[in-house]
Amino acid sequence: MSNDANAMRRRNDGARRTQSGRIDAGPLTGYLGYALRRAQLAAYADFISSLNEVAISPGEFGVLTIIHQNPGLRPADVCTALGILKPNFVALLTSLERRDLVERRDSQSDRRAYALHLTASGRALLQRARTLQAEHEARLEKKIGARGRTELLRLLNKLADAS
Amino acid sequence: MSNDANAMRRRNDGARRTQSGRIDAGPLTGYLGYALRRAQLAAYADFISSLNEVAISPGEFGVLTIIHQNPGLRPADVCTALGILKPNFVALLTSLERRDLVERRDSQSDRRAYALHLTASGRALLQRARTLQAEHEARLEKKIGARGRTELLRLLNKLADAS
DNA sequence: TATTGTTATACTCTATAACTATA
DNA sequence: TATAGTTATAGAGTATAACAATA
Repeated sequence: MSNDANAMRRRNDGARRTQSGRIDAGPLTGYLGYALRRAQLAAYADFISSLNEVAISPGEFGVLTIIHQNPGLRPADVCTALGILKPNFVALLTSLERRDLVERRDSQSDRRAYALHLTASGRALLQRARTLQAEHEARLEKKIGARGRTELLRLLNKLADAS
Repeated sequence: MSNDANAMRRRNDGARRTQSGRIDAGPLTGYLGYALRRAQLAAYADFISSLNEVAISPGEFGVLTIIHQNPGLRPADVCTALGILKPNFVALLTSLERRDLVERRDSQSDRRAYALHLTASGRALLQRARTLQAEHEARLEKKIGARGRTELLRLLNKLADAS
């Protein structure tokens, strides 16, 4: 009898589930980490397609924004602010400089360091990127409402900040 | 005069900002995408350290969970459910099988496919992993409250679902 | 001694093309 | 023809060690 039960269970090998199309995610959908990952992937995908015209990644957008907000910032400071490791920032910065969006000026106060500034075309591109970002943001807000967005931002920042 | 202004601006090259320690993130903190990424990284870091004892990554936890919930599932179904690409699932599954957590049985209904099942030790490990996950979840909930967690889950799932 | 920018390197994730054996 | 599992491969993203110049 136990043998029959095992045999039946063994025969239920998932082929039928494929046709039915429904797979039970179990408790997964109730976990914050899983929900955060899915929402973040969806948001990033929308961001990337939204900013396709300016060909700026989320990371590059962050770098341009923070340099625009703090002209003269050094690479090490950008890395600290955005959680980028210094070795990984070199290629990113070089790419932005090659595209004539960012400029490395010599620092007056520390001959080891650079002072980062947006170029004129860097500022122009950032302005356009911000417009596209606002459209992206509006698309997300449409899904959860203005109040939902405010509440979501509050909760996310609480999660991210401090231990 | 314009020259003097430019010279002064150029001298403000960021060295002072380093000592002050404060860097203006600008509008970044008000963007959903930025907040989502920071929260997700924080949550994943906590998850990984929480499940250090069982040495299970978030992705592996999802795979074990979904196989446990749908015994006999085929790899292709797991991939569809979790958004994993089939070629990337091969190594992940092989690793779980080498650790004797998952078993690939031959499918009765389709000789191309496998029927995936947790082994006894796979089930035992998943049980322990769930306990650790619950502790992790509680740690996150402590930051935003029980009601905050419920609301956050609701908003995140709304963001992730459908267009 | 410590820090800045850098190179080299490696490991994980993710993505695409193409093969084989079945369906 | 299409699909399941697989291989090979390539590209991002992220991580550490170590170096020269400078503080």
